[in-house]
Amino acid sequence: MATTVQRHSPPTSGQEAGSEPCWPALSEAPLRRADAETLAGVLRAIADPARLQLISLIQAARGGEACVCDLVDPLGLSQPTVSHHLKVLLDAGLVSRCRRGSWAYYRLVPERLAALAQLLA
Amino acid sequence: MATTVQRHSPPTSGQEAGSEPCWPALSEAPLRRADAETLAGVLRAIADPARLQLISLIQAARGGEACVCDLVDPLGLSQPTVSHHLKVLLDAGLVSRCRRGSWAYYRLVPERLAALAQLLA
DNA sequence: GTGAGACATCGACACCTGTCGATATTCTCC
DNA sequence: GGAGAATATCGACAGGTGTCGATGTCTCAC
Repeated sequence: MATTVQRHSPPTSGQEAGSEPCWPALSEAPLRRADAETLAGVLRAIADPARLQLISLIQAARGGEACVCDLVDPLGLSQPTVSHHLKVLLDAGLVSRCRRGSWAYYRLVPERLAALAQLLA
Repeated sequence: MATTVQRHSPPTSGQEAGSEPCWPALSEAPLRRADAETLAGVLRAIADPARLQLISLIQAARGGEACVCDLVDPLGLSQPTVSHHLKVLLDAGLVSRCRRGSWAYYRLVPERLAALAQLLA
């Protein structure tokens, strides 16, 4: 397959989705199906034991960030599986990634978690 | 099959699980696997578009309660499916059920939702 | 450039979950 | 007690998801 060159993009600043701090409030009466799907998508991202542990581990890490190799052992899962879970959290906008050299450092996006919390309150 | 008599219990007051208002905080460092599983179980209950809509509909209903027949049409799902989703919410302790006559009225358990919200904050 | 290490992606598999129609259960009312 | 209505349960099916080993893609050090 013709491998396109695909130059590495500059260290991503993370949160592309930072412009939408909150979702339609759960208390605002008849939640539309489309909104419910969006919300459920984000909630499903944290509704997994491994990913909850990842969030906990990242938050507890010094500097508030952790690389994959720091997370594999505490989770007791294989490296590909941990990468997979981190990607799910990344796609949901709950964590941000920052490559430094060979390492990929992940940190939480607190606004995103706060928005989720506010939604349930 | 020998149908045991199974007399109907008095109208359940709901929240058997009311004695445990909150879970291990997500911010309290290394979340144990067992705790993560418990948490994920509750989160998975609300990480579904149909169930989010159910919560929204019940909250918006007059009196803060709704019976199944009020929920089937707005959701656009079959009655068995709606019953299934309500059971999931019930098992997670997020709603309570109260039978009056042939009708089953569901209402939210706000403390449970608040505890979830606090956990993410 | 070459080798080694960190991470991402792929393909495959088992298991879970949402959905439905059919049916059972439980109540009310005559 | 028998008919009818509201709800719960059952069995089956399709689609989604977590997990792994194997492999690809970068980056750094020499």
